[in-house]
Order: sequence, then structure tokens, then C-alpha cells
Amino acid sequence: MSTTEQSTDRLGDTGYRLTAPRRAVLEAIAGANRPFTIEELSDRLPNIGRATVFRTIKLLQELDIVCRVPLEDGGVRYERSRSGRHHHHLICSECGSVTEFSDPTLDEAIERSATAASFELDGHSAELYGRCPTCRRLP
Amino acid sequence: MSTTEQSTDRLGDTGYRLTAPRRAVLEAIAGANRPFTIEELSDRLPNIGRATVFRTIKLLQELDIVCRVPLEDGGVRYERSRSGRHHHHLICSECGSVTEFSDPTLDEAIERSATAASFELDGHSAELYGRCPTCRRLP
DNA sequence: AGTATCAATGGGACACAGTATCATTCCCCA
DNA sequence: TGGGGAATGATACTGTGTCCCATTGATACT
Repeated sequence: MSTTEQSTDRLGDTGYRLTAPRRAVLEAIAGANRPFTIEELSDRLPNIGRATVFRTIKLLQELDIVCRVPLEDGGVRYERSRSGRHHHHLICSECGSVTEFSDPTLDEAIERSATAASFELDGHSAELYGRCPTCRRLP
Repeated sequence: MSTTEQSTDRLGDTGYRLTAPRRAVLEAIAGANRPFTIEELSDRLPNIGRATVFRTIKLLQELDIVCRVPLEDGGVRYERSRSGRHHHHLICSECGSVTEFSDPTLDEAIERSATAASFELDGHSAELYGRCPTCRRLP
């Protein structure tokens, strides 16, 4: 089963309607090979309203099909979530690639920090900026 | 010595000019008792151009006098940096308060995650969202 | 299959955050 | 005290995202 099919199933299962624009957005996302902006996505879908693209991406974020990637300069890109679960990002400042990773140790450290401050945690974000192995020309 | 004086000294020491608008921005920031947007700051400084407020805040971020606080909803606020050093934020979703904290354990976990992915780290951000002790009505 | 309902859409106006441009001002140092 | 260049202010512009509302169309029901 393709990732697009998985995603349409997820939409249906959660009570959202399976419309032509949503299918088109899902296909465009599946075809993207790097993090994209909404404008780029919208340009590739000239028959679909810009507002609909924004709405669909927002919906897909809630369903963990797409994740928002905040860049170091304050900009934002989006990417299809590979794991579909909670994760963090390694963002390469040279090629712009985004790597997902999960690290229980990191999540535990975050929880400990919150507890130490008597803070009731209900979410967090962590982005790591630097250079990926490929750009470092590691084997 | 006041925090405003410390900041003007820091500006002078780094070769930047001590202009009236910059002093005014520093005073407005010192007087703010909660995280602010540029618009709020600009409204409190009607005689100072909006572009200058943006430019000054950008400068003060570079000098670690002010820090940028990304909110959970994608919005942004700014706050006077209390420590003047690297730190993370605890952001209360109820009252909007921002608490700085430093945690070497958290920074180490981040470094380990980068190393594990053969990533050359040169920066990171981590924001924790939830409810502060006051809003939880803890003693 | 036919139809009613209401979620979803399209498209433009709008809001907000931030940058670019450029003529003018004014800080700082000699 | 005057010259040079950094800083300013006004405005236009860009990018990202939301709002509004008349129209469309997916789904459930018969």
C-alpha cells in the first residue's frame, strides 16, 4: 500500500471527507523529495486554491502526516512525516535536508527540566541546526 | 547599575552607536513586564520608526540582550534575556509567561543525538510548552 | 438511484511579521 | 567643530497565514 493510500485511509478513518483537492495535495506531498514551502506546493497545484492548500496542510499536521520544520532564520518548511510519531529534526544549513530522529534520552531530559521548574508539560519542540554527514563528506 | 545602563555599555563596547532611538527601545524593553511583540513595542514608541524597532531588536538579539520566543501557535514574542547566556524556554499556554532555564543534561542529550547521526551541530533550539506553577496554583 | 445536509472549496481581502530602499540625520572621533 | 559613515524614518514590498462567504460536492439516509 502506498503512503498516499495510507494517508487517505487515515483521513477517512478520522471522519474527514476525501475530496479531490485533498487527494491532490497528498499526491504532491508524496512526490516531493525535499522539505517544501506552501507556495512551492501551491504552485504545483494550480487548480487548487491557496487557502485550501493551507487548510489541508494544517489538517495533515494534526494527523501527523506532515510536520512543520522551523528553520534557523525564522522561515518555515513542511515535510511528510516519515515516522508518523513524535520526533525531532536535524536540519542541514548547507543543503537544507531534514532528518527526523527520536531520542528517549532527549525527551526524558526535557521532562526532567519541566518537573524541576514545577511546570506541567504538554508539548515541546527541539530543532538541531548544523551540517549533515553528506555535506561533511563523511563516508 | 541598571539593566538599561548595562545594555547601553554593551552596545558601546561592541562598536555600535548609542543613538536616542536605541536608548528608547532599551528603556521600553526594561519597562516591559512580560514578553512583547514588535507591534506592541512599536506602539509604545510612537516617535520611532517601525523599521528601526525591528533593526534594534535584531541587534539586541545578536548581543544576547533580547531573545526571541517562538510560541506553540507559530507566533513570536520577544523578551529581555535575563541570563544573557544560552538557555531554553518554558512557555505557559495559560498566562503566556516565559521562564528561562539552562540544563546541561538537556544540552548534552542534544549533542549526543547529533553525534549519533554524524551531524556537525552548530546551534539548536528547544521550547517547552505547558502550564507554569502559578497557573497550576501550586504553593 | 435520488436527495438533503453540511463540510469543504475557491478566491479575494485582510492581517501580521519582517525586509528593502534611499534620502536625510546625527553620532563619534580627529 | 567639522567630516564621514552609521543609523534613521517613511514607505513600499514580500512572505506566511487567516477570514469571509457564496457555491460545490461527499456522505448518509431513504
